[in-house]
Amino acid sequence: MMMARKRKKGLSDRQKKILEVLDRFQVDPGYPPSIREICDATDISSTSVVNYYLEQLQEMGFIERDQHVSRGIRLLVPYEEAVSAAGSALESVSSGLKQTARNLRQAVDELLKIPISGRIVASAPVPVPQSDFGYYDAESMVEVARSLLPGREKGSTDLFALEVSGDSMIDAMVNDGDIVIMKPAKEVRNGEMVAVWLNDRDETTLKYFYLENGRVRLQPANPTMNPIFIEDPSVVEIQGKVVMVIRQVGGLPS
Amino acid sequence: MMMARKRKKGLSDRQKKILEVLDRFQVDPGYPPSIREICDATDISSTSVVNYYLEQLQEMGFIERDQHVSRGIRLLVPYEEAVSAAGSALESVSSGLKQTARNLRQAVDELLKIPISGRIVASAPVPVPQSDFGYYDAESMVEVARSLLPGREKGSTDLFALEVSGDSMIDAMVNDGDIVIMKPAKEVRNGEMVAVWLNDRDETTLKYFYLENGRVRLQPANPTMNPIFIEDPSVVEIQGKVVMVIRQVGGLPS
DNA sequence: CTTGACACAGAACGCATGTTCGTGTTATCA
DNA sequence: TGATAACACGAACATGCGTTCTGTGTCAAG
Repeated sequence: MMMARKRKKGLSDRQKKILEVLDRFQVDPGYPPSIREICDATDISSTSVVNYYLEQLQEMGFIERDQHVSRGIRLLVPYEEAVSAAGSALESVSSGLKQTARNLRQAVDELLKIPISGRIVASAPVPVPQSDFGYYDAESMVEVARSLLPGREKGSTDLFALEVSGDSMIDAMVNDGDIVIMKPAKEVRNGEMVAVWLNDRDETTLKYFYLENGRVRLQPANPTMNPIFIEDPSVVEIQGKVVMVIRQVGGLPS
Repeated sequence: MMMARKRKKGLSDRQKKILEVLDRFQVDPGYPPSIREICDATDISSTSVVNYYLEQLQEMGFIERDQHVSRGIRLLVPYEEAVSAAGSALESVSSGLKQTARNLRQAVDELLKIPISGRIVASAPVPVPQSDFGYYDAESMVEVARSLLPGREKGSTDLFALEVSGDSMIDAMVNDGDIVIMKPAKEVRNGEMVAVWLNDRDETTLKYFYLENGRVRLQPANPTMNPIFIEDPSVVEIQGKVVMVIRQVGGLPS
């Protein structure tokens, strides 16, 4: 959002200093600085001030940040170029040659081929694949841009895809025919969406998982629906966690 | 100390995999992986095993580590060189430079960058973009594999993305935060999903569209919900058709 | 058969690290 | 002059993360 008022155009001294630190850390030690290392290097005494400036630099297009990740900062523009571009009061860096270069550099790595290991239905456990995907051919792969994956999963090599069969996942806001991208998991954090097999009901369901005081709460994605509470966590067999849902809208509804 | 016994010369499969992960992380996300991210990317379930291998790789001279620092790993030798130095045949190198170039060109073509032109809410018409996307920068693009698009849209150049804001699209099986990929359209075929602005209700909705005997039926994606019938088609302003929905499942539900 | 090296694994711990909150100061604008 | 935004800061919290410990299984050598 455009600020109503700014002290001056271009980059402030502290912004420039932070960009210079980001630039310098690429060379030595060869990885981005932490927030506290930026503090130290810029004589800023508070991590929240560094965070404040990093958010500005991200909004201006000079850096990218990955949230809740240590050292999750990418310098998008070389320092000298950023400082000189800022001299012309840029609000964001144009796509230009830099973006093209980045596109070419990252193109191969950006496109993941994820095997489709089967279908997910309510009446059977999830077909979690074996670890070796070598035998999958192109027709049983789904291609996903790496950038669409949540930050934590961008480096994953064991994702698999399932095609949804039937209307039983409606409470998860997942439609017949949707593709669910999953990661094998036997345990998850509270708040993550999981596929669970409820062995007392012979049923698979997709829900947000919470373990609260020894009891499991399975929260539907549809905010108008009520959670399931399960007193005995052993009936809940976690089969994987959901990282992404893809709906190709083309055909007629069934 | 020289090991008394080694299974075989050169690098083990896991060492090679770890080096490959270190190499790949330099490109995306642009900073070294954490120990746990190396775990995830190599199917090693224990951080101590990763630590065990990293210590070996450091001792062998392939990497440097800074202690008690997150992501404190520097790759000293490019992956290909490390692996060939270790005396192992490398599948990716053996594929040939020509094939690599061919893959690179194909990958660029396979990965579409679609501009995010705004948010879709119930209370306002859809922000359909102008035809020239040149001014969009990387932060307002979503990357989608061309193969995921419905057949008819694979050649489209005018797709745009919207981010869903609020719970008002639940009947379309679309969640707050989802990304909807759309194509500009003023007319659609029966059975296609559209974004329509109902100017008698000041409301945007996503539904399957049918024009039947001069009357519009708007069918929710959720099969348990009833359609809307509109006798006067002129109140239905088609703003675009939905070709894809993407849900990134990561954070806690709102 | 025993032994020791290697490979692997889970768990726990403590520190590293990012985010958020509340508060204060200063510059700008109407 | 008062209101407001920008700038600045300390503290606290929660999570990310590296290291260490303990244990188990496999296998080659003696």
